[in-house]
Amino acid sequence: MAGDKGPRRAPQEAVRAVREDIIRGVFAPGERLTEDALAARYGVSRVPVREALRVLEAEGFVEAKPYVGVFVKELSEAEAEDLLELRSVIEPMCAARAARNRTPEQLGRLKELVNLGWDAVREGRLEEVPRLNSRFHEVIAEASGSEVLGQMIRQLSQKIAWVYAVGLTLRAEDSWREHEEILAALSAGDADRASGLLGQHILRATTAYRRRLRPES
Amino acid sequence: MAGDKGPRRAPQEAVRAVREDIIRGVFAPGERLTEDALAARYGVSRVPVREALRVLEAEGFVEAKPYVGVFVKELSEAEAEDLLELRSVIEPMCAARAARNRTPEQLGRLKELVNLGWDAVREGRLEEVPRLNSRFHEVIAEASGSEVLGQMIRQLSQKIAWVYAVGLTLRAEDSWREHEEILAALSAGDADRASGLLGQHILRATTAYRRRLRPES
DNA sequence: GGGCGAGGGAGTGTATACGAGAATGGTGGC
DNA sequence: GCCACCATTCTCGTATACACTCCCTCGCCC
Repeated sequence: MAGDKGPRRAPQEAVRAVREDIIRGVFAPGERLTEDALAARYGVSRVPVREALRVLEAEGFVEAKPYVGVFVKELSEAEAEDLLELRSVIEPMCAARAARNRTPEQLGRLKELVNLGWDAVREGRLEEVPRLNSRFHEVIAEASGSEVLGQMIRQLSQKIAWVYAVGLTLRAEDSWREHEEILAALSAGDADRASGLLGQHILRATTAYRRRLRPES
Repeated sequence: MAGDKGPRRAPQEAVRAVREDIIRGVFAPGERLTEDALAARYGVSRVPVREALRVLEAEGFVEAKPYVGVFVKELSEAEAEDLLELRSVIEPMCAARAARNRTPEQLGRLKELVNLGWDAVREGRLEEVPRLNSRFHEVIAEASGSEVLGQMIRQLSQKIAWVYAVGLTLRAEDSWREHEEILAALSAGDADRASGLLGQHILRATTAYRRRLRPES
């Protein structure tokens, strides 16, 4: 339910590690990932690596060509738009439920993330922002109490973090101010307000993203 | 890019096979799936089976407990509702794009699916309906031209087929009549109409599903 | 000199083998 | 008769080894 605290297997770790590295840009889009290299990098055999790569393929981060290898996917601008639009309809739905179902522990984690986010922005550690951003939205998804919604948002959120990380992170200050307001609404249990704020939040993020891509418009 | 016609590996085949079997009810919710049994069933080693199970876990069809095994997930009524609600917002978005981007080849496949669906309904082969239903919506997702949307809808659609298949399939006649109308709108390239029809379609499906669960309401 | 085909190297795909952990049954004690 | 503890057994988790495919290069022929 919350964080799987159980004994994690190597593949699960590998999935997290490789995904993080893809999002952080360690592995560039289009780059080929060889199983041997990854196995050596994480100190395990090829078998767990293969399983991890299959999961990442299912999640849409890499593409596997039979007998050739796996390649980091290249996100087109259109796909980035789709991700943002998709999130813009799913997240408000999610926020409304989170306002009703969130636990105090989850509120605590959100508060911590908001603090971490502010610190990162203030101190100029912009490379950490996409990850924190992603986690903020993931916790909201978790707080909705719906496993299905949570899984969807989780994947979306990670990919969006990737999209943003490919470029630079701007709009960071405004974004975390908005996160703070959302947290307040969730804390108060105000479903309508939480849903509305999240809708605006996503809309602004989308607009900012578009402006970055096409500054002339 | 439509159907991967290339040389499929065993894991990919296994994913399809196991998922189909889960949806068809061959493997009941909560049932334990042992790797050996699946390996024997499909005539391969445990390695491809493991990879397939990891993918299915990522897709949310099974749950894996370390050193214990994988179990078919049990869909709660709330999760079924979430799936339907999720689809109700995503599909219309998808249909609007499909009306603009669909190719003649895709229209042909949709037409074929509508025919197959009608036949199945008329001849009482209701066990085939969820699968055809699922594929109809998957082709629409593909026709939208967005890989991201396609992947999302694909997963959603398969899970919804599962939800429906757990009980019986009713509303089949109306459903396929509506599919026919949607096809007409797509064929005409009318985005608004396609989007609206698909919204109604999902709404009715949701209502029917709820009525089946709580006949008294 | 250019095009074509065979051979070698690299890397994936799969099977087999062995070690680790958990569920289960039996046995002893209370 | 019931409960706790231990050994057995079943299954998963991982490593190692081998077969198959693809790609690139070198040599041959036109």
